[in-house]
Amino acid sequence: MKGYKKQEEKQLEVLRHSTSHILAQAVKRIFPQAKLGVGPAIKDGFYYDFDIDGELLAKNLSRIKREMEKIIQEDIPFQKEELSKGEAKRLFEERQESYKLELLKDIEDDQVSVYRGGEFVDLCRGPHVESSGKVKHFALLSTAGAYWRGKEENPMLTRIYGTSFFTKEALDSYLKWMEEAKKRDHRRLGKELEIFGIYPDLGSGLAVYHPKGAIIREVIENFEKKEHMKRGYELVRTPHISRADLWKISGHLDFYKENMYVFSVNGEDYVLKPMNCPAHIVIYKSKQRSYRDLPLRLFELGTVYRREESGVLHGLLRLRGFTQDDAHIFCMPSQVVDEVRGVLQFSLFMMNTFKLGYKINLSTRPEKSIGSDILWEMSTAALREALIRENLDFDVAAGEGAFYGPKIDIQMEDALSRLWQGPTIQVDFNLPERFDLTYIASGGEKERVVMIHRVVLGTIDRFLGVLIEHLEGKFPLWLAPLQIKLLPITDKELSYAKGVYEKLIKEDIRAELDSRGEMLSYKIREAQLQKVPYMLVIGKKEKETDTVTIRRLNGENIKGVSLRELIRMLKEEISIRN
RNA sequence: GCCGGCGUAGCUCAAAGGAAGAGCAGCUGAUUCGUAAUCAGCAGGUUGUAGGUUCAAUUCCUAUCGCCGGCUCCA
Repeated sequence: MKGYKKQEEKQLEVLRHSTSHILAQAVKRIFPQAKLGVGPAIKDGFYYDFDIDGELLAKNLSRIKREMEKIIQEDIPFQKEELSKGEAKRLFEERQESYKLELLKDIEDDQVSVYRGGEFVDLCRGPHVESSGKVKHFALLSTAGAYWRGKEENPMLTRIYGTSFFTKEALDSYLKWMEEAKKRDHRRLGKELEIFGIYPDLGSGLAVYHPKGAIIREVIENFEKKEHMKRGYELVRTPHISRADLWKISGHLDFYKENMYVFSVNGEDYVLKPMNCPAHIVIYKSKQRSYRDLPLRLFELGTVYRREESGVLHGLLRLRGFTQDDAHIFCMPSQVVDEVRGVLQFSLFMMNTFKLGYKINLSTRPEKSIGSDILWEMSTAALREALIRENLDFDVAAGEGAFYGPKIDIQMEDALSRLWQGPTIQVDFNLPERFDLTYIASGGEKERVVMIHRVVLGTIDRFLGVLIEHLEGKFPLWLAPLQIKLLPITDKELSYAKGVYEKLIKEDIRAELDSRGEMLSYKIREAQLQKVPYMLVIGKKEKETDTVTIRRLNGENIKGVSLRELIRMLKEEISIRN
């Protein structure tokens, strides 16, 4: 079954790659001056990069699409040709495809392949579908600027994104899915549901939480604090600014400066913290530590600020100021495996609590890194062992570790199928060195402590953004900012409804009474749009029988519920966090 | 930061070189109506900001700020 699926994915990739060639052919027909970049198949489609005025391409997308349809009509076969590198070089020189020549330079084989389709030739490993006529159901989606080979110092090309499927149904359902994803956009829902806002007057990349959002955060943060304390973490608090000297020792002023807000007061330099570790280290260093104190787990909901490039900001998912659920575990080398296992269990507990999927990566030593081989090997082995002992599937991301140590990344998948950094666990032998962090071992000698950096939700802000998209704004009862809305049908039930409301409030249920003189259906519509998990319909019948009618978001009704039963139900649902 | 697009009322959007418009939200009043929009009235804008072209600019030009799509998937 798995093999079959892979096979189908491969075929789709071939189709999409072929579609990208047809796109390139169409663009060359219309704009012969355009130079070809690259045009691979990607996760949900394909793209092709062109060196041409971006405006020109963007304005002619429908014309390009029509030309593509023509090429498909012509049913031009894709013909593979094997050439020597020299021959290929001559071919692309003749065609003045300078980018292709650059690619050619980097190919080590002497033999390369090109695909020809009528007048169009492209350097390509293939494979392709037999002919352009096999491509039927495609769409051009957007244009974008993209640096040649993704590097800022290179010229910017214009990229056209598109997708292609074997059937019309598949294409339609993909386009529908894109629409659906747009509806879940946390920025849109955040505004509609009055959860958060990002306002130019305040600064870009800086979020404010409106009352509803502040409640959600409060619930998540309290939950997190309790879960940390259960697991032997100690809560700390550290200031937002600190002396620059601290960041000099940590190395951040050398390695991370362009992302930091640094300022000077009376000739003394200060840093707005981009991370919490140095401050936690100061706490560790405040007294002599014994092996008996270890592991020491310091936890803080630490708000940090990083100067991100303006173009990468994206709602709550990418901010300049955000709060991490950050902890640093100071331990002996022999404790690393167990500590990492503990963090893994904790992280997955969190993912399960919020019903999110995840993928685990073990990131190993990058090219640019510091520290001895032995330390790298030991810590990578420790992470690996922890993963294996926890019986977890993981991929190895070679060379993706931090410059000071290997890490485990757990990625959460959101509604748009984007993977976002969630929990991370990093072993660090650099900072203990730089700050000379030691403990007194059982034999009385000073030993170097090991530090583990870890976050379990990552950043609360981003996590909330992902959660909004994941849930489509329909928060489960325990998280819902407004848990229940009381809807009296007429004024005659108002005082009865008020009594119910007051009892709910007394039980710490987040309730609101809609006492306006509107029709029931209007009140229901509004509560639906606000995605309030429970509504109480209170009319003549309810008043007479001293009950309420519950209406759930999905339209389901439960009639004749006593107040006591209602409170029991709500409390039960809140406590199991369902 | 870079490429492209977009900035009109709180929100969603229309118009357009010659008096800026609608729906929803808001406010006032009426309605008391049992499961996703009751009716009427009122108010709401230096068209992001600053320059320029023009008899005339919200529309055209320049700059600036902000937002959106992308810039890792390397034949």
